Amino acid sequence: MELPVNKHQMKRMQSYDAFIQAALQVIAEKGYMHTSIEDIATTAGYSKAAFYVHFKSKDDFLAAFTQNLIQEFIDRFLSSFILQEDWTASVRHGIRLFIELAERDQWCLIFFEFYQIALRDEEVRSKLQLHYANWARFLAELLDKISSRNGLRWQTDSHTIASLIMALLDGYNLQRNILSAPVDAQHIEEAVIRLLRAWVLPEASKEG
Amino acid sequence: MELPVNKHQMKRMQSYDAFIQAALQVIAEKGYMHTSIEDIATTAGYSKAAFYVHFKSKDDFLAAFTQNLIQEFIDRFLSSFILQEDWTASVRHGIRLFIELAERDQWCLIFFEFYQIALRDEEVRSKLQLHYANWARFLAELLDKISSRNGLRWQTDSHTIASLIMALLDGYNLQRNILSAPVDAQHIEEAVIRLLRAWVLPEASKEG
Amino acid sequence: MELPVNKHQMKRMQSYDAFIQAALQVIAEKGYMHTSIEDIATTAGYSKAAFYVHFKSKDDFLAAFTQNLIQEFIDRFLSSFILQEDWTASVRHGIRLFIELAERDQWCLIFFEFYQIALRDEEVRSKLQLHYANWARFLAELLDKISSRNGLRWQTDSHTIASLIMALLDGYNLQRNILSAPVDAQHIEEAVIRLLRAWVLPEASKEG
Amino acid sequence: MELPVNKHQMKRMQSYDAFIQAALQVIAEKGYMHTSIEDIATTAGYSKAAFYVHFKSKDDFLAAFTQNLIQEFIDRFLSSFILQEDWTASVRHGIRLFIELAERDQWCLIFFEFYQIALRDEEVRSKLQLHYANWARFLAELLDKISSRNGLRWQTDSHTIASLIMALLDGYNLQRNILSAPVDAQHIEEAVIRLLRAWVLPEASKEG
DNA sequence: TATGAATGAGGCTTCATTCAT
DNA sequence: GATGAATGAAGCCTCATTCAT
Repeated sequence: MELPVNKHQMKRMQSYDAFIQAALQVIAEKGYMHTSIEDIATTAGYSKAAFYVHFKSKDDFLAAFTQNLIQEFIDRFLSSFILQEDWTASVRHGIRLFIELAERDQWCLIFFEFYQIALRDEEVRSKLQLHYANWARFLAELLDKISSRNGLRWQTDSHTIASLIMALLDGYNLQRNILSAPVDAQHIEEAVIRLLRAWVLPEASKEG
Repeated sequence: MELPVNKHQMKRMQSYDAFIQAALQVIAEKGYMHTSIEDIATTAGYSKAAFYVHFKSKDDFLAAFTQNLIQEFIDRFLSSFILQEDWTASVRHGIRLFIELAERDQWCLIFFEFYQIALRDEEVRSKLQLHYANWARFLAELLDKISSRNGLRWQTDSHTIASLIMALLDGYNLQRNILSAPVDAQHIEEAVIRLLRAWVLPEASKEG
Repeated sequence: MELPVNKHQMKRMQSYDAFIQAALQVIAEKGYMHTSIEDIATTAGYSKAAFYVHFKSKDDFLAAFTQNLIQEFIDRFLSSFILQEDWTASVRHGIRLFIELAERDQWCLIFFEFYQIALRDEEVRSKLQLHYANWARFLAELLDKISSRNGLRWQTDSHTIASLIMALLDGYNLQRNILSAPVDAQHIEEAVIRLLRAWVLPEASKEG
Repeated sequence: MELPVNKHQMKRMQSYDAFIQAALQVIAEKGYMHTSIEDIATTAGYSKAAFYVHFKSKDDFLAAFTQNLIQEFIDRFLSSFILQEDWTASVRHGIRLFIELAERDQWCLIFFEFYQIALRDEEVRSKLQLHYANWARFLAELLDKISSRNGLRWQTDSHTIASLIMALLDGYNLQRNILSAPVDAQHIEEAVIRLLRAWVLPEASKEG
């Protein structure tokens, strides 16, 4: 991901990106399981053989693709998320953003499929686990920030709370996208806020 | 599922079951994506051709297998679940049972993979959706039972609450099994109970 | 083809015939190439295994079927054909009958397919060759009868003439059934009669 | 059918032709029905997978092969056929050429098998029908040429006569190749010429 | 860098046939 | 005589991958 310095490198980056973008599109449409290298190459506008100029094998590609996927998801989230004055507003804003991103371009489906792949693929697994850990840490830090700003104290450690909230969000995405249950997103926001309140030590509770 | 009355029927049932059980084992191990009919047949101790005596095609098998999977999961749950006097005990018992079942024999992994498959396979999708709806209904009825027994009133309709609890459980299973996050199951029980308390109308609250 | 003398033999004949008839129907519809034993058995109302009670193998069946086909074709022709006073009437009547039979129940198609099979199957070939020879002989005798009755003399030996007429008829059937050319049957009658006249020694010609 | 301009195109044409030629050989030997892609590929000296580089499926191949078969047959005929001064010589020459070509390399057998296939395969059928129509037209034009050159007039329209002659030739080929009847080719020539004479309007007859 | 040609391995499915009942 | 279960062999096709250009 260095900056290109000559024409060869420019070209290389162009086609590399074309493959990644094409894969994103095809995988969203047909699922990784049913996506062949031919599919990706054709969509990218290159030949199958060109694929192997960039990636040693399909597994190699998978790793690169996964990395890209994760990075882009985080980038998009962070570039849109703004901490609000009112902590409940922050929570609602964050949840909405998360769900919105997950749904755009079928990313959610792709992620769930990659969770699946992670089961059998060490490299994908470690990448996703890191990704997940990053989110958990980000959320835990957010909770700490909230608590210190609002003079709250969590009854349970913030990392555990973060994990549970992520579970709820993941489960919700699963329902929405795979099981197509029509529970409104607003209920999720409500539930998270109630959960957070329920974890606040009673005596310290003086909401911001 | 009639009882067999002659040797032919005996044999047929035996081999059918052998295929289903073999599939369960192989799919848990390698994932459906990487499971060939050869794998299943060999594991079952039969020839590939024998597979086609029972199933018209791999898709046909998938449908039968999914149905079986769902049915067995429910059967096992219901045959072990006992409503407790104390509603929190009921909730804890149910959650523990659910998680335990999901983990035994890698069922959880299989289910998540089938959610994935459901995305592209109409038949599997409809079966899983029905399965999900059944669980949601079961849970909602349980909540109603709890509320009437304990003189509680839910602030939100019980079906929505049921859906959110299931989201939490699904998300938790995802973490545990796919992302291998080590949050303890007990935190989930805690969270669910707190959530339920948070949804009880304050004035009616006189816990059983 | 003996008369049955006991129940076993009765049953045997019944199912045997059922297989032959079923085969006739299925083969006419899908072609021998695409007809499986399963197809025949199912259409006959028996199991695949029952097929092997009557026929040692598919090849064995093929021989029996071919024999039956030929026999029935001849039987039908001979039971309908009536020698006319006027020899041209005889010829026209015979040709019409032949074409009609060939078309009924797609027999023509079946015959052409069996010519094909004969290429690679010794047994079928010898049966069809015998069948063909019989027709040629029958026709030659007919020509002889005509010539003696009408005081004609064929310029070429009657067997050769018979062969050429059969070639014309076969070729015509090919066109009609496989190439679906719409030449009217009446032209064939015309052509045959003209051919015959052309072969009559001029001096002897005094038509009946 | 452009001339190849680079090595890739050279190679492609080479292998394509190898497949077609191999198919011609194998099909002549074993019949299309019993010819597998493996057979063709092995005979051509390539792998099965290479077959699919050129043909999307066996059906697709069938269409290409049929087209090639027809084209080559016509090309060979036209490149050898020379219109003679004497019309009977033309007829004899044409018939001999036709029979000779049909027999070389077992083409006749292949054609008859493809007539068979045409019954169940729309694409092959339409190609063969076109082929047949072309022959009929060619023959009819030839007849017209003959009549105008020799001041004859056909009693029946030339297209019908052409069809009947083709029927005779087809039927003759059938006999020769499939039923192995030993009638001499010369009888066919004789018969065709007599038929043609029989169709000439008496008054106009002043043979060339 | 990019490509067309080629392939080995493997997957799904069909089918003629056997055998115990 | 008739059947359901089971199979080995074979067929069609896909796909990740390599290689010469």
